[in-house]
Amino acid sequence: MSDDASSTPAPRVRIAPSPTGFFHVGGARTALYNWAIAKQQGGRFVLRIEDTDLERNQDEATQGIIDALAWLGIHHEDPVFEGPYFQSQYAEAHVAAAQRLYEEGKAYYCDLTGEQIQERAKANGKPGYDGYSRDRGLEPGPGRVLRFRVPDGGPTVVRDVIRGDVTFEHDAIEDFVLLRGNGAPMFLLANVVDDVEMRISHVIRGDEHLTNAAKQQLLWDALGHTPPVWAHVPVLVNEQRKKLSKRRDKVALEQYRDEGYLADAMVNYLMTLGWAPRQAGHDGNDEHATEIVPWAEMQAAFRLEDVTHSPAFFDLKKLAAFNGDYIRMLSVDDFVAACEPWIPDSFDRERFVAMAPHIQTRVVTLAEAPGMVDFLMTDHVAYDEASWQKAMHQPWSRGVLAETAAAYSTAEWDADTLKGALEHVATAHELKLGKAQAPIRVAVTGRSVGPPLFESLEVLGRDETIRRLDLAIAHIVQQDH
RNA sequence: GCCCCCAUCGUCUAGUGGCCUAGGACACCACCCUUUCAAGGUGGCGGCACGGGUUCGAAUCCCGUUGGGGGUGCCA
Repeated sequence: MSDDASSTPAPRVRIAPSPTGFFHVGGARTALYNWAIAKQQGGRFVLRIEDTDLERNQDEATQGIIDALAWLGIHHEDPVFEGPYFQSQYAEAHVAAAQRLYEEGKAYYCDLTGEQIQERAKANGKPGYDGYSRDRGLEPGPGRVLRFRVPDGGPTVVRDVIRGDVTFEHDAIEDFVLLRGNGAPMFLLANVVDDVEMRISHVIRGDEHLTNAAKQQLLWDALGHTPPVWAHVPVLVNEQRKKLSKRRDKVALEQYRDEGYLADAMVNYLMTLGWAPRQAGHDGNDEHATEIVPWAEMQAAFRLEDVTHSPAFFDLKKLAAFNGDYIRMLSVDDFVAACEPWIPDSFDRERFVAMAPHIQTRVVTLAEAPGMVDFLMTDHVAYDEASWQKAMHQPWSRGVLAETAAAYSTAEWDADTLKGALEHVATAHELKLGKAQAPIRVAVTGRSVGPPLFESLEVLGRDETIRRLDLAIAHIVQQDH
């Protein structure tokens, strides 16, 4: 880690979430991009909580952010991790910077109210603030905001690693507010001052900040510092192609975690949403090469230059597919361990473990796992009406049930034998196993679909299996009257 | 309205002037396997928004159109 002159200095990146009480999946993706850069280049990843709104549950919200990051593999204890810092604690520095800009004539006070600004805008036929107080020489005072004096003429060019050079004419940038009427610093100012203070070298964030970048770069310049490397990643959108919103869309990372999505799957999905590892060959035969990729590989291969330019649809179906893949990649032991939080206390552990390999290939999220084998954990079978109708109203249903029950009363109790016995019964009725197993399955599990039947029976045991078979027969008899 | 960004199968993407008869993945469909459902295997459907250039040659470069998106706060 020698920083000789020839090597580029290690990057200092940051994420700056506000303590809203949940972690946005879009924020998770940019966090991951930032983390990959910091890790691969021996840099630092700074967490700064932008808490200027002074929420009350701040500690809780901060812990939530740290937990969410940890879930993604961005660990607080990692030496690359720095923080959390709290923006609110730097208010003095923000105000001091504003003061300096004011004294240097780079900012000025304005006493116009929102309504007045609107009126003037209407009269001008131009929306936005018109710079009315630029040369009025107003002193600071209650209700007066401090505005940044955008330099006259010329453009500001934001050099963005992902987008290229983006040019903003100064005429199109209004004199934005630095300090509110009550003296409190605004986001644009606080954000820049903190970045300067924390020696941030790369600002990697959502595309919705691209316009802010021009204003912020102006601020970096005015404050006498070299602007950071900018990288604006495209936003995540919903099926309507609108930016993912808290109101309409499922955006809370915690929610996915609680529903049983694997962190590895989520990380993989998020990373490759808008980015793909460079393709090695040209034949494209390397299936999965740009899809399911282990973190270590992504971390090493990630390059901001390769991030896509267009918004990406956050596709739950594809996330689910990734999750299924990752679940199947788990060892059975790991799968069981991962299911732990969703397994009710009432469950028989051994039975769950015995069924685990069968559950593993059938489940998309961990949360679904218990429901798959709940019929093994109770002595009450809840019949699904549609399943019952279909399976039990065949002319042969009752006979198959009765003969199977009879055979099972003496059979060797293992899946293979159980299967053989039912096959025997099926043959006698000129039925395929697929047909004949239906009434047995419904009698025992209550449903027409589920994990492999004979393996389930093996776990359930002879007595309970026969009891359920007899119970079903009794039901049929009852319905016939 | 103004400013800015973007544009390859339905979706996520590969592709950086000839390896493209445009590759993969998800989804969908079919078949195989099969004790249901999955998983797995095989195959199929399906795309360079449009119009002009540049070039011997454009998905790739340029311009325009159209269409999406983001931003336009004393929010962050």
